[in-house]
Amino acid sequence: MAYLKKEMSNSTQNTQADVFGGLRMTKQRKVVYDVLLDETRDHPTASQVFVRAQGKMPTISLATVYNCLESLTHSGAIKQVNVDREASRYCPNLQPHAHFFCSDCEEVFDIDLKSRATATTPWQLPEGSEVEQLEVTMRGKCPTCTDSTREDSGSEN
Amino acid sequence: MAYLKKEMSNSTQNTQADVFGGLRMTKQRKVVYDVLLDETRDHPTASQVFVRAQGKMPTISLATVYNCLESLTHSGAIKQVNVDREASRYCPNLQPHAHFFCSDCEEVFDIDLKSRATATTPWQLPEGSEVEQLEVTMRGKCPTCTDSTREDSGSEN
DNA sequence: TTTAGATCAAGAACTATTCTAAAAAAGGAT
DNA sequence: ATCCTTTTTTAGAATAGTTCTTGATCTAAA
Repeated sequence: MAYLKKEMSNSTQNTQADVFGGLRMTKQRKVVYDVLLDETRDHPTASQVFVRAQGKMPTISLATVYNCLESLTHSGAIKQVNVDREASRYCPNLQPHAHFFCSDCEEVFDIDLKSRATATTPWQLPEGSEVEQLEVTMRGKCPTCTDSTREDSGSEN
Repeated sequence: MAYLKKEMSNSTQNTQADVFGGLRMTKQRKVVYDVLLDETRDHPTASQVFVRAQGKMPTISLATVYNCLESLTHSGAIKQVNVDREASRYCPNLQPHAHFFCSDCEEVFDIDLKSRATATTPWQLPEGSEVEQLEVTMRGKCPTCTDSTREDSGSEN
C-alpha cells in the first residue's frame, strides 16, 4: 500500500478518495491494485486479474478491470509488461527492472539492475536522444528449469 | 543478399531453391525479404510490407506476407520487433541491437551495443539462468526531435 | 438535494493475427 | 516429360485481446 496517499485537500474532508497521482482510488481500482499486490506476484494478464478480482468483488466487469489497469498504468502505480504478442501482463514493481520469461515453466521473474548500473549502460545512444521509457525482456530458462533439464532429478529445495 | 546461399546439394541441380537455414527461398519469400532490405529500412509492419510487396508482385496475398515473415523469422533471416501492443514490425538487422521509438516522429532506430558490452551487462541475472533471447525497446525523443522541440526552429541539416 | 463530471457494466466493435481448406507450385523418382 | 508427394500460396473465416459505446451509477462539490 506504500504508493497510496490520502488526499490532503485543505477545504474538504475526503471520503473514498485515496489517490495515486491524481487518480481517484475507487473500490474497483483498489481491488485490481490489491490483486496485483496481494497474490502471487506472478505478473497476471488482464483476464487473470479479472478472475481474481471477482473473488473479492463478484460484480466487477472485465471492461472495468481493463479500465482500472489502464488508469493505474497511466498514473504510474503499476507497469504494463508486454512479451511478444501475448496478452499484456501487469506488475506493481516500480523499481527499474527487466523481465525474464522462462520458456519451460512459463513463469515471469523480475530481474534487478546491478548496483550502480543503468539499463542504458551497454547501449550506444546517439547524442541528444532522450530516453523516457525502457523495456527489457528476456526469454530463456530459469535456474530451476535449467537444473531439472540437466538430469530431470535435481530438486534440492 | 548476404544471408542467402545457393543450395549446394550434390545430387540435384537446384532451380528456385535459394535457401536460408533450410528454408526454401520462394518468389514470395524473396519479395518480402527484399522489401525489408531494399526500402527505407524503417521497420515496417506486416501490412506495410504487404503494400510494398504488392508493388513488386501484385498477386501476393496478406496471408502469404504473414507466412513469409513467420518463416523468415524462424529461419533467423529477419527479426520480429514488438513494441507495446502495436502491430509487430520486422527488421533485417541480425546484429544484437536495441530499438528506439521516437514518440515525436514515430520513427524506429536501431541502437548498437557499445564495443565489448553485452545486453545483459547491467542486469543481475540469477545464477544458472540461461538467456536465449533478449529484447530491448526504448521510447523517447530522437536527437532531431529533441532539437526541434528546444526552439521549434533549429533545422541545421 | 441538485448538478456536473467521473466511473462502471455489458456487450458490440475492432484489429492484428492465425487458421482452414482448396488450388497451385516445386522437387524427386520413374 | 509425367506422376506422385510435399510445400507453399491464396482467400476468406475465425480468433483473441483489447477498445469503444451507451446508459446507469456513483461521487464531490455547490
